[in-house]
Order: sequence, then structure tokens, then C-alpha cells
Amino acid sequence: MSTSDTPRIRTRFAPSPTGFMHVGSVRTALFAWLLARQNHGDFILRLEDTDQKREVEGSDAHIIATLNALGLHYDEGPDIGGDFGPYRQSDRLAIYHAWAQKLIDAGRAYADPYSQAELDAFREEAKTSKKAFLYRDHRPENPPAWNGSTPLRLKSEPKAYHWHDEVMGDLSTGPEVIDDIVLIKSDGFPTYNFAHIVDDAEMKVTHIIRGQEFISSMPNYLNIYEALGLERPVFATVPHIMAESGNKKLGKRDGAKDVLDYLKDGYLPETLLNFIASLGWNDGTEQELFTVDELIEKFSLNRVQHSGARFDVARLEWMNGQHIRLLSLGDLAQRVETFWPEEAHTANEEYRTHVLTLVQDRLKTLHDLPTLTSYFFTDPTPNWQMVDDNKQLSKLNRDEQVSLLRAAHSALQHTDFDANSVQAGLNQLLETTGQKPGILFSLIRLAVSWAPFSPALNDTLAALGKDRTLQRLEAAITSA
RNA sequence: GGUCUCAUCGUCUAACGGUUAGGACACCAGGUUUUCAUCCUGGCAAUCGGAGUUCGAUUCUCCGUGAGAUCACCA
Repeated sequence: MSTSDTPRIRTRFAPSPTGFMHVGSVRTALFAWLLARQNHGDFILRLEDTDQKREVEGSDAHIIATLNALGLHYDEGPDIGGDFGPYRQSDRLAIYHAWAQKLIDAGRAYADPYSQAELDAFREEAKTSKKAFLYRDHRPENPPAWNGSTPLRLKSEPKAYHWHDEVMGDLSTGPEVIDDIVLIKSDGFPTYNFAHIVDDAEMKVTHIIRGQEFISSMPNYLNIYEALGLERPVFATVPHIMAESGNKKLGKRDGAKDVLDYLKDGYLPETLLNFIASLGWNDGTEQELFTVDELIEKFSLNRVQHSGARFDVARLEWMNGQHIRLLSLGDLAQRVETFWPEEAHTANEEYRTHVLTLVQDRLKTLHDLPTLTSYFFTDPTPNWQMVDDNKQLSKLNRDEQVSLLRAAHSALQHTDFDANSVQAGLNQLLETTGQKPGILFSLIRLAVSWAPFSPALNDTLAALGKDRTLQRLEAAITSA
């Protein structure tokens, strides 16, 4: 790479289409995306579909949908093209074979002559003699010419390595980890180990960001870079996210959740990005909440944690509430469109928006909307158990409770129904009944909503309006 | 087992070698919103162990211990 001008930063996210994206995969995508955006570079999506057996139908579309839903838009990719395509490895087989041929010509790759059984025997032998298995210990003297029907292996050059990782710092290993790894499989597809190096070079990727599981293969990759005569890109290895319980890395088998499901559950994309970034990264200040723009501005690889972080939903929930509160009413209104309870769809827009203002501070996820608002749209079923379960209210007997509701009913009949007037009416009712607000207001609140929580009482009644409020009180009284 | 990596409150984390080791989530207790959620205040709670370097180690070195990753014709 020329040193006179720094190359444009290009990062990539290179998933294999074997399922959905969990928070771990989103994080590597996010970090790569942040780095590209921060430097006004390019972010590339490349599908690594070289293992036909593991491929899951439709997961490429699912991955793309997830990236788009999160706003992690890429500049080049299988569905949108770009100058360095194709962006699907199965469409690039000729490219890998051309690069492989270079290695063969240079005497740095050879056909693997062994059968699976023979290989297994070598491994077994190594195991019983308690030695690490190395294929190169069995490297054939005169391998046959490669005809594509057997694996093609790298003729490695064992040596100690030493490299820099933007996240982990300086890393090193001895020659004992270098081996003759497979470059092209007997089905003609390249291995990840070979394909990603070729692709990153062809696509001019400058920064490789990936999970910790690749750290132990790094020396072998370095060996390939050298065999191919390629410059090393910048490496950044991010630690794993661990499952909520246990210390294992988060994986699909351990109940890792599809990130798209978090969106369906009413978590905001910006919450997810903020949360996932903060799992292993912070800007060194005490700031916890970041907008996407702030993440782009402040993110840096060298402040990424070296150790794995555990996923904590409670914190995610809290953060989502915070982000919901930061939304403008108009923005929130748009985002909750699909979350309203069924009955809300017949209500007029103005009323719905008003209800939304009342509950914005109470939402933890958009999915909470129905339980928080359904009584604004449809008459609730009285449930006196809720009254009996209330510490304060249970001190009164049913007759006393009902007579308080009657008093409320008659008092509110003569009140205007804006929030202030309702408040004044309620205050007066406190005096005439001689009740404590904790009792009187709790009772009225339940009688009109039959919901576990609701906005301030006067706001709630004013929003419901006089007719509906009185009618609910009547319904409560008759059902007692 | 070999190799590599990591290690601060329960969790996410901050701390030029010098701080009463800070913040956030969760939890607990008060308060405001004349109930609930939100919000505010306060509380609980951590440097894995042992040597060494240093006037002084969370921080540097070494040894343990623990944890994770990887040793595929998977990525």
C-alpha cells in the first residue's frame, strides 16, 4: 500500500447465511460500520456461503433485513452491487481458483492425497502419543497434481508470529501453531480461511473486525498473506458477548435471540445500537446514552474492552425507556404505529396522539403500549380483586368504596373536563369526603381504568372525557 | 492436553503509578408526581491469590488460580 496518501477506509461485515443475527454478530457489524462512517469510508456486506451444508434458506434476506432495520446500511453488497463484486462467495469461485493457482505455481500449495480414514488415523495417533496433531508432519513427499477432486492445502512456512491488533494490542505465537490448512475443499469451494483473505484483498478492505474465535487462526492467516504476497490489513478482534447465564460465548444454541425479534418486541434500533456498543466499549466519560451520531463520532477501537461482556436485559430495558423519552412526539407516533391495541385503530388520530403524550414517560418498550393504553379505547372489565389487593383500599369495606365512587360521580357531573378543572373538582372532593388522596384517587383510578398503572389521574379523566368517565364510574358501582 | 487470550461492585464499566477506587443497571430505603410507572435523594456492593519493582501498585514484572477461545474439507 502506498504511504503517500492514506487509503480510504473500507470495512466489511461478512456473515455466513446460516441463520439469524444475534447481538454478537450485530456488534461486529456495528463496529465495522461505525469505523467506516466515522472515517467517511465504505462499509461492505459480503455473504460467505461456502458451506453448502450449513446454509439456511432465506437467511441472507433475513440478515439484510436486520441490517436495514438497524440502520446499518452498507455501500456495497450482494443486493445492491458495487465496484468489487460479486459479493456472494459462491459467485466468486473462479477468483479463488485463480489465486490458488498462483500458490500452486509458486510451490506453496499442493493436493492432499490422504483419505478421510488416513487423516483420522494420523489424528488418533497424535492423540494417543499426547502430541498436537499437525498435518504438515505428514506432508507428502511427492503430492499428485491437483485436479480439483481433493482438498488443496497450503504448504506452510512455520515460524513465530507477532502482530498488532487494534483492540487486543500486540499478540504473538510460536511456529507450532502453523499448519498446512485447507484452501480449497474437495467440492471446489474455498474454505473461509482462504476465501476471506482473497476477498478482502480484492475488495480492498483496510480493516478486518471480527470475533475472538479467529485469534487463534491469525498466525495461519499471516502465513497465507505472505504466501500470496499481500499486505496485512489492520486487524481488530472484539471479545465475545456471553450468554446471560453461564460463561459461555453467546451462541444460537444457548438461546441467543434474533435481533430482529428485539425490534418486534418494541426495542428501538438506536437502543439496540447504543446497548450493543456499550457492551465492551465506552468513551471514557460517564456518558451512558449515546445517539447513533454520537457513536459514530466517539467510537474508537482502542477503547474496546479486552474481555467478554455479559448481556443484561434489565439494562437494555432501562436504556430503551430512556431512548423512548428522547423521541419527539411525532417520531414516537410513527414508531408505535404497529403497536397500538386493536381498538385504537378506530379512534381518531388526535385522541391517539394525546394518549401517547400521557404514556411516553412510562413506556419501557413499544410493546407496553396496549397494556398501558387499552382502557383509553375500550371499556375495561371491572376487576374488584385489584381493589382488594391494594393495601390502602382494602382498609375500606365494599360499601364505603362504592359510596366514595358515588360521591365522585356526582361531583364530576358538574365539572368541566379539562385537566385543570378535573384536578380542582378532585381536590374539592377530597375535602367533602374527608378522604386521603391515596385512597380516593386510587379508587377512582381503578374504577375508570382497571389497569395496574396509568398517567396522572386528572390527565387520565380529562382524556377519557366526561361521558366516558361517568359511565365507567357507573359501571364500577353496579358491578360491585 | 497443546497454543492463545482475558481477569475492578451481582451485571456493564471508569480511574498519566498517588482517588475516601468513580458512574450506570439491578436491588433496598426515603421523597415528588397528592396511588402505580417515570423522576429526585440516599444506601448496599468490587480491584482473583502470592511474590517482586517502587517512597507508593487496580495500574508494571513473574508465578499461581480461574475463565474463555481454538486445535475441521465450519465460518
